[in-house]
Amino acid sequence: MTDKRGSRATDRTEAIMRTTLELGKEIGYAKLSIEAVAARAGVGKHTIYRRWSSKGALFLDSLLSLNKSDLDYPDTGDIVADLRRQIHAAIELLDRPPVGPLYRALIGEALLNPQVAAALNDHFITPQAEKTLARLKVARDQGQLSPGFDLDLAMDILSGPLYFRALIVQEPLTHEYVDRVIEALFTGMESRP
Amino acid sequence: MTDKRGSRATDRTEAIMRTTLELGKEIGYAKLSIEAVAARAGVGKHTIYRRWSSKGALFLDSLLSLNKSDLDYPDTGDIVADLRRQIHAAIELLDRPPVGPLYRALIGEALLNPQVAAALNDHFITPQAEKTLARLKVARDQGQLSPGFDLDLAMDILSGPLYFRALIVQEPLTHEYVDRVIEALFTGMESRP
Amino acid sequence: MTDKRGSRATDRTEAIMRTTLELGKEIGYAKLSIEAVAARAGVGKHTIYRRWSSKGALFLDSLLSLNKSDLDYPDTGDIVADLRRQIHAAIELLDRPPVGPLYRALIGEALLNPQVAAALNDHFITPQAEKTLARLKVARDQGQLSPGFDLDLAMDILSGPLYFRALIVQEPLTHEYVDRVIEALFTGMESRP
Amino acid sequence: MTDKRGSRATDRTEAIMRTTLELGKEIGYAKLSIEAVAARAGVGKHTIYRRWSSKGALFLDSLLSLNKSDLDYPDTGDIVADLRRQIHAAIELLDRPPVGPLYRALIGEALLNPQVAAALNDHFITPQAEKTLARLKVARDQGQLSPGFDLDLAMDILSGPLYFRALIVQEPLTHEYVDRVIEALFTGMESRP
DNA sequence: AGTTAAACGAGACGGTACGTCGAGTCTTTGT
DNA sequence: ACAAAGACTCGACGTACCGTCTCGTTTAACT
Repeated sequence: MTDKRGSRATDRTEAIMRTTLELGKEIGYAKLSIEAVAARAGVGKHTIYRRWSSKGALFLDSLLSLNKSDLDYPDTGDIVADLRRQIHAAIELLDRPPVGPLYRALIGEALLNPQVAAALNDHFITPQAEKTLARLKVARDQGQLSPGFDLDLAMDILSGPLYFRALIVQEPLTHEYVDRVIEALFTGMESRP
Repeated sequence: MTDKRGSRATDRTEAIMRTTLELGKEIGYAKLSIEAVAARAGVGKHTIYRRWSSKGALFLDSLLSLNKSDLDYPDTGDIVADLRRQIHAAIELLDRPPVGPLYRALIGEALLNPQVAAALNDHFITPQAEKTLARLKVARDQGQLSPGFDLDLAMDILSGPLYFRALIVQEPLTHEYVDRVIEALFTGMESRP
Repeated sequence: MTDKRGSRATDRTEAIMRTTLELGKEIGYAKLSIEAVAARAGVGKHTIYRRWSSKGALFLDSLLSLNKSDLDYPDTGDIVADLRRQIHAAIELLDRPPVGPLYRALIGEALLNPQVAAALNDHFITPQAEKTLARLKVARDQGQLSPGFDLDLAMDILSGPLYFRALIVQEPLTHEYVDRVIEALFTGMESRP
Repeated sequence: MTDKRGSRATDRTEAIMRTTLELGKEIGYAKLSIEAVAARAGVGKHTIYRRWSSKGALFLDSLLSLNKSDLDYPDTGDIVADLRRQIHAAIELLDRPPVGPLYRALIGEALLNPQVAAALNDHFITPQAEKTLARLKVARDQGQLSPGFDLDLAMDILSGPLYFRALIVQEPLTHEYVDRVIEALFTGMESRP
């Protein structure tokens, strides 16, 4: 009746991903080894390799399994308020322990392994970007943004500085900082060129 | 007169860094091994470990040895023109082969190894940022920017989107894109909040 | 039927020991390295370390694997003849190439490594000594030796001078010399104290 | 007047040998390294290599520097008594700490390194053997031993069992055991062949 | 006394091997 | 049939010494 093979497989898959995150939190991604995950999960290494092609792929899946799309956009009709709400939620999830350090490491892995980069983009970055773009497009269509508003660039200006501070400068992101970015985007920098 | 010991040591140091970059270009940072660098450079492993504490540290120094600060700011009196010139030069150097892939990998390593992150910040990111800030400050003092202009945020908005596209979305940076970012910073996004 | 795991493991074990002896004969024990044995045998170093704790232990086992107990005692009823036969066989095996130099080196290793010494005693020296003692005891019980005959000392007088010449003075052992030792033991030195 | 160069050189030489023995006692010969001796003695490695060609050679000299020929034979006219006295002294020196373990290790090294073996023979084994032979010869000439007494064999029977027990069986030598060997040599084994 | 040459400490250097670890593959056994 | 268990080859890790080789710096012998 029930697909026992499937359910058993699912069990292992989840157990492995759970262990991966557990170990990742304990010792960090850099020191994580498939060997150790297998041992801790009580699973043969084969069983891991059968499902994932590399440590990065396993790690990506493990991390994504956490984020059951908590980062969806609300639509209250107020684009600024909606963006604020979503981005505040995003930094809360992605820049704070326990996920923060792991997400940082995942991006590090992606920069060293193109396959992980592609998968990360396909399964997380692009979908999220598209949600943002879609919300912005709605706002533009509703006249909250001018017709010539550059959605892609806006998206990058919303994300870029945050990633830059989180990954490159490595300072914790604050809600105040997010607000400054959003304000700059919508009300300008008071420049006088 | 000359410090012969020093010059000998310098020889090795440079030979090792040269070999590191060479091998890095050939096989990529991820597959690089200290063993291979030592062999190719005709040098004992100890001689490498004596100078650098990890593969990342060696790689960082090797890459920085290339950038004989070509990224200094001009000061023509026109802040926008000067920023354009510098940022165009920067993406030309840092986002194109041969340095581009290596720089990406270096940041990847930094995300996995806090020591490398700290060194990268100290020796490259922060000094570069400070040059940008200094140039912006001059412009503000000269009245080219309004007194309330947020220099730090401007810096992040200039860098963030570029890093975001280069590292996360992994699309090649174009001069046209740089110009759009600069324009958005100084003339606004035409938003209508 | 057959223990397949065992047979595979046995294959490697024997291949490693064979290679060890081969290399030992070529370059000598002192220059032997586990690295070289592994490479020559087409085996990972781990596979050697899994089985033996040190170069000495590997070497001991390798050498003992040769001696398919050819050194058993005959019992013709004539104790002198039997000892002669066995000891002549022993020096032929242990003091001549190819085993001679390796056996000498093994004892050298045993003198530097107590674990090897213990293993050598347990697996070779003591068993051989006990065979000799047993044969002597039979002879004494049969009245071929006087009741007060000191078996242990006899054992040492049979072995000691041979080891002394072989290891310390480092002269090749001859059958004539063996006969002089045996004769001295049984018929005395013609001393006149 | 005094050879000052010589005296300085002698100082170093002695300091190095002293340190060698000191370290040898602490960590054992097997773990001894020229590097460590140099460091401990506050001496450059060159200064050691200038004097000795190998660790074994250094160790041999260091050990021999201790034995300012305390093992000379007395000649009281009683060959048995004189042998006893000398051999008892020998085992006391060579089989007991602190020299015992080092002497054992030296012989181990000699078995692995022919140059050390040759030097050990030339500088210690052979001279000692000749003293024994000389003393025995005097006894034979004086008629204390029969004219056909085999001096070389006697020498081996006096030494062999002791070395055998000390090196191979690795049991501590006792004076009682020495006496049994001497008695066996001179009064026979009470065999009845 | 000043010069010169050897010996020296210090330690960098190219090597070789160590013993360990993990990757990814392959085999055996159990269920 | 599939999975745990783990043995296997391979490659690299970071360390320790080897014996050689500069480097200045004593030191003492000979101008």
